[in-house]
Amino acid sequence: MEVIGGKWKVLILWALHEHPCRRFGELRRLLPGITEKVLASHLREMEADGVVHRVSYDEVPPRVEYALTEDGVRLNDALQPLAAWGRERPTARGLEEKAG
Amino acid sequence: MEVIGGKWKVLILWALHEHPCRRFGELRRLLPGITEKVLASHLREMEADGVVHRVSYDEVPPRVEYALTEDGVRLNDALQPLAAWGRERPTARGLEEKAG
DNA sequence: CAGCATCCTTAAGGATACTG
DNA sequence: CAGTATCCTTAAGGATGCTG
Repeated sequence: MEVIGGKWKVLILWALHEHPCRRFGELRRLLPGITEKVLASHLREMEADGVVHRVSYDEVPPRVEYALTEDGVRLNDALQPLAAWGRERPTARGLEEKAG
Repeated sequence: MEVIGGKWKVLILWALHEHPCRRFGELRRLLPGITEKVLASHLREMEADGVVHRVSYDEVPPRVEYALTEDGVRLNDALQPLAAWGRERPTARGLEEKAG
């Protein structure tokens, strides 16, 4: 739970799974509403947790790419049943209000 | 994620799965460190989310029993792959510090 | 472009006391 | 026994601005 505890962690995981080697700016655009700070800190935590692999190219302009590690891919897989559970539910409580 | 978002939600789910028809006091004892307020509010949210079923017996002394709904059981099942993932990991970051 | 520093808001969770 | 009420702490997340 700690590993996926952040507000955006599973979304990052998902985005990275859909397309490996995402760049920071791309990820930002993929996650409407996230701030650089939050994206950066989540990415760092996920790297420390061993689910995200970070590759920094020593160029100008700077380029950094992120991808899931094998463990990250496994985590994503392990999350699928949960995602399926959420998808098939008739949306209880006030959750749909936020979804719009 | 909203449904399992609370700090103790999955633990409650787990306790309820191990033994249906738990009582409030039992749950409290099963979850060392939880306060009445948090247990009560989590239970209420989980009831609103349709994963927990609450039965109140009109007796003296008061008796209330909690159990998982079918959807709650399915949620617990959907969480198993995630639990397995967490179990097989070599405990990255500082997670073991909290576990003691 | 990729990120860090700083400040601020807010809501989850905790402590304690009280009630039918 | 099974909660409710109130107050408080803390840390996640957000806004904004700056840097190599």
